[in-house]
Amino acid sequence: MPEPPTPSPPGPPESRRELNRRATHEAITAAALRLAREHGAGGFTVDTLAEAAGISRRTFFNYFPSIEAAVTQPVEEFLDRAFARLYERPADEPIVDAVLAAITGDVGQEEMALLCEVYSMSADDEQLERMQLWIWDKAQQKLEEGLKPRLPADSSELLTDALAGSIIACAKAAMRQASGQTAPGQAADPQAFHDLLLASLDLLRAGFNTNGSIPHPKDN
Amino acid sequence: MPEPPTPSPPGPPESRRELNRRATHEAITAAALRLAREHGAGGFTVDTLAEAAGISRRTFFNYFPSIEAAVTQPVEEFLDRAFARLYERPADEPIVDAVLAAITGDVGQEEMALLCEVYSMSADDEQLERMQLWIWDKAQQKLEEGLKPRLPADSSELLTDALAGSIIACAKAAMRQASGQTAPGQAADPQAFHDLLLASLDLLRAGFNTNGSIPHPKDN
DNA sequence: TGTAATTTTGCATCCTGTGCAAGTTTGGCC
DNA sequence: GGCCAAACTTGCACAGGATGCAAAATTACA
Repeated sequence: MPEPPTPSPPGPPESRRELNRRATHEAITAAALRLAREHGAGGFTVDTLAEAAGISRRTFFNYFPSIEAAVTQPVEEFLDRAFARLYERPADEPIVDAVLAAITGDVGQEEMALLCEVYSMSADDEQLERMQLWIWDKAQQKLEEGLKPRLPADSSELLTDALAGSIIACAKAAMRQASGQTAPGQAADPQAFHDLLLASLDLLRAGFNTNGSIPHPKDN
Repeated sequence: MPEPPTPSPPGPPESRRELNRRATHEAITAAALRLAREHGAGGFTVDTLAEAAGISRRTFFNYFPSIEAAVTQPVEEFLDRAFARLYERPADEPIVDAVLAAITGDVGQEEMALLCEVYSMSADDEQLERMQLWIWDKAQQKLEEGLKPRLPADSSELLTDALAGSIIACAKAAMRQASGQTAPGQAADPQAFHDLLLASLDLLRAGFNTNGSIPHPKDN
């Protein structure tokens, strides 16, 4: 029943099972995205989605625990890839540079647009918003792990935690700005996201100041 | 039917309606907390909770949209108070100091213990975890508003966003450490939380470095 | 005391999410 | 090919979440 997915990336030859699995998986995410665009993330039921994807309601739940999980799937995948890439960066690279490179590594135009779109969808749907917060939080935990080998061995948990959280906060801020700027119709620009992320990480690295301390009202 | 709440703080004399409302509200949160302690946050149904609070299932949903919302109510209230207090701090106080004072302002021993307890409960319950992430995110939005008057007028949204997010990340890190340290039975200490928060905010203010830049693996 | 506003409650209804068992497809082996 | 086992899909059942609605109870106030 399921059509084989269009791009078959290199690697070990996939069995028919893996092929089918990937195909339904993509059918679901595609249908979920389409329906979310049409009716909002909370504007349709699992039955509708299952029918649109050509599977049974029960099968949907074999793949995803909720509609939101299906809609945010691209975000999760992106963040997984991004922070996995951290381990491929040279060990002596400064943390901020490594993170920047890892996150903005291989983001294409369409993926960037998709990420922004899903990000901004959460404005209209609380469930989706919470899901996305959760995904970013999971990413933060991955980042903490990835950061440990790059921090002095005697670093406190507090530092690791606060630093990872701050970096994630910068990434979210950059994503949010990119989403906001994308709304007016112009194509989402990976370069713009890269620049925003770089800018926010620079702010972080400087302790959010340009002249000695976090800006006071009177400081300039 | 509902008992009047124990402490009736000063202010305009409450009508019977307001009194009853407060009473059932507290009855619900108290029952929710008790049940969450006994069975975990996801370990009981709304029917059980409603019965324990002495109300009907339907009435519960007039007060809270979910069990998690009832359990995390103290956290939400705390963060609301905390960031509202930001507006009472002197306008020329450095941001970090103002935030520190606002958050650790009037936290009592019991409240601190409660916050830590709820925080650590989310380890066993995904719904509760997402709820709490959402509450902290709402707090971040409040913080952004409170930050604006304290930042140069020409500050970018990116800066406001990234700074607020980083501060929240520090607060969460401090809360997490406090929760972790509290587990071993010793009473939760507001002072310890204050110190943790101060430490993390100092790290943030210093751009997470002690000697010039975010620490490299070889830097010490 | 009577009337209007507010709250509680039960009921109906739709939807989510999961266990289970029967059916179907795929992989591997003779 | 034919056959068995593993994996996957599907329908069904069921507990529970969440909301609208209208009747009943409570409270406010003139």
